[in-house]
Amino acid sequence: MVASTKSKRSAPVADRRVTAKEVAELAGVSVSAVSRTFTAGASVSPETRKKVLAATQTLGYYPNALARSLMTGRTELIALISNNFDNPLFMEIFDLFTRRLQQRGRRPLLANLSGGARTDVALEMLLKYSVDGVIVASSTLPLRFNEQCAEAGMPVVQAFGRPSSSASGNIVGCDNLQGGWLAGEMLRERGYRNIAFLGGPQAATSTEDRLRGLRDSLATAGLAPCAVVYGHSYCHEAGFTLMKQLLRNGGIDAVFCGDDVLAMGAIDACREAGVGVPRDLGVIGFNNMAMAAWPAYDLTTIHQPVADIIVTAVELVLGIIDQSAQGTGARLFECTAIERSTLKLR
Amino acid sequence: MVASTKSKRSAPVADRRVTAKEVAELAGVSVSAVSRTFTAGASVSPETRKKVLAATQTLGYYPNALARSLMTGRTELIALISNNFDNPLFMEIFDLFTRRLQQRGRRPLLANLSGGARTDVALEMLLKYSVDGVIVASSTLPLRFNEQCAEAGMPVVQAFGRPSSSASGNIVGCDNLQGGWLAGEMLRERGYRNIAFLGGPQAATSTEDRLRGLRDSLATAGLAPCAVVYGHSYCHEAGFTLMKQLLRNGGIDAVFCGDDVLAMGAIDACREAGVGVPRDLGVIGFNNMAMAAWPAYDLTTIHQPVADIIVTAVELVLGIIDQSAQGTGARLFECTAIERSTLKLR
DNA sequence: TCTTCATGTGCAAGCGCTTGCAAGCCCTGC
DNA sequence: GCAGGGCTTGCAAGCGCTTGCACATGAAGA
Repeated sequence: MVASTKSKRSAPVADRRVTAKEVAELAGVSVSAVSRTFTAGASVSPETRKKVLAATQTLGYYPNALARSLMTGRTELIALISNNFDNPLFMEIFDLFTRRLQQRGRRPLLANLSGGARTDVALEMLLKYSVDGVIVASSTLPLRFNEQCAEAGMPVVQAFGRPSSSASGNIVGCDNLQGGWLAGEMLRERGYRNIAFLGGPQAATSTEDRLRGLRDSLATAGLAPCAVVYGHSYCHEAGFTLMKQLLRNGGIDAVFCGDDVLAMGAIDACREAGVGVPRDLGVIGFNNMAMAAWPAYDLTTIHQPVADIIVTAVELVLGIIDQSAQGTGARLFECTAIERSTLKLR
Repeated sequence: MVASTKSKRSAPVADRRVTAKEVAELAGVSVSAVSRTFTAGASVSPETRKKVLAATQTLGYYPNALARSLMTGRTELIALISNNFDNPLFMEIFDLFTRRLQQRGRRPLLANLSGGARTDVALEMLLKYSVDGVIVASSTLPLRFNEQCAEAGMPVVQAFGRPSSSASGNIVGCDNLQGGWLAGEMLRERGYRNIAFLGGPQAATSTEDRLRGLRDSLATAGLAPCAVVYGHSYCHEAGFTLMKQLLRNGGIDAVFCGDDVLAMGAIDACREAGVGVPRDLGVIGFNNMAMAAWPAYDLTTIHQPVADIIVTAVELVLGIIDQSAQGTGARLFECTAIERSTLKLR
């Protein structure tokens, strides 16, 4: 039995947590020694360490991360900011992000900026909690947010962003221009001539670049998109509605959708209208999310290397935090074509 | 210009953050006064508050949440634990959870327990960071985890769990028994007699209860499921594979899937096998996730009130934290039937 | 034997905030 | 005019940890 050191005030945190002081007493050393056993690279003799570890075991001690952070200025907290909680792709992103962070001994703090949540409130919370770094996973969030983080001294990297858009920005993403171009090439090769672009939000840099890539590709054959429409977000309903509109207007033989979910909406609209895919209309998506492979759609699409992007973004922000990596730079991954069954063969 | 108080050591945290002391000096009051202006219910005169707020403005001050937590024993951090990052339903769950938390001035800390991540590591991180409460969103996580949280003095509520399973547990979920029963009733009413159950992991209480509900319903007509199969997880691939197996064995006229994603996999397997839904086979799902309404599936399903569950879980854990709510109790929501097109009409 | 030096350890001063306590102030009631 | 009481306010003592510094120790070199 250990004599319990009663605090004057009533226990604030649940069930009176064990402190370094108590461990030190039991181990017969100073609190410094306890602290040093738990800080990598600190100078402790093997015997001391052993005694401390033993006391830690019997008492069930674990260091208080808050108190430590107060001294070190490091919280090991990395914020993930997004406003795209309705796209299934984000399931994959969250999974990869949280796992990688755990693997590197960091903790993910979430901020949901969808549906008109105020960015300044989110920013303040990041500041208050002294997160070590920020990852913004979105191509539709105002750049101002990134800048504000940077101004406040928080390392920030944007995943799924566009390189040139922010002067001070660290960007990791895929080459949307190349991806759009790839889609254009596939469509041209297969003999499609009247190609429509069905994009996400017009303001999203991803949408913009994918369209530009498509344009560049078509231009080499003296072509241009015969219709360009934008959705309010990357969602099924937008794809569905926009496709119906395109079908009403007529005159197209293929559509490049700026996102797989949009493409699925588009395919559903075709089915409803009795338009065969790819018999009457070719459809190609973007992202290659898990659902794209489901037989109900079996969608031909452009693969965006999400895993590479997330891992790189995490490593980059961690690198900036311990100064081993320089800030400011872009890292773009190539997109690849995934052939399935929504485009006719050559 | 404000005279900058240089610290002896080099700035630990990014860019020398403004402290309460500096604000106090500028405002001509004590640090206590500035602290009190930022703590609800503390005694400060309007004039003092005004002076402090003004100084706060010009200096760009925001309180350090870490330091505050160290004193108060509260972090305003709520952990969300899950191991189902591959089910689109969790998109909705994350969205609802993070928004509700933000709305209530709390911060979401994530722990991903999928793919064999160790629960004890996760537990220790929750402890280290002194989270105020924990929400476990899963019906496939070992109960031991909940117990350990509780033992460590962390309020924990399980969302999507089963009431009786843990003696000490706070559970919020849907009535899976009633949901399963409802599915059974619908199937019986429509004249289905040879009904298979296609579930998720056998160990998941949700799967177990939905099956039991089905059994109870069928039993009232002297029936029983003619086949019961389980998937390794709630994923499309499992539904697809299991359905193919069921079709091979033959002899069924309807299948109740323990999850919409499973149902979609099942439908895709039917399509591939040339089995018409609902012409040759009735399919009913569970959850009513957004995708279930997409025309490609247009899935008849049992609606689980996810929003109610999440909001209630959050409120419950917050209630327990400030002692206004009693621990130990279950709150179950009713499921409702959503009629679409994968079951024949009566 | 006496320095010299590397290594380990404890002391004590914080990190930036909260809060019990006591003192100060002003207002009211008699 | 004065006691009593309510509001504010500052002081100072922490919260649980890290870390610079000084000192003790023992090994090694002269």
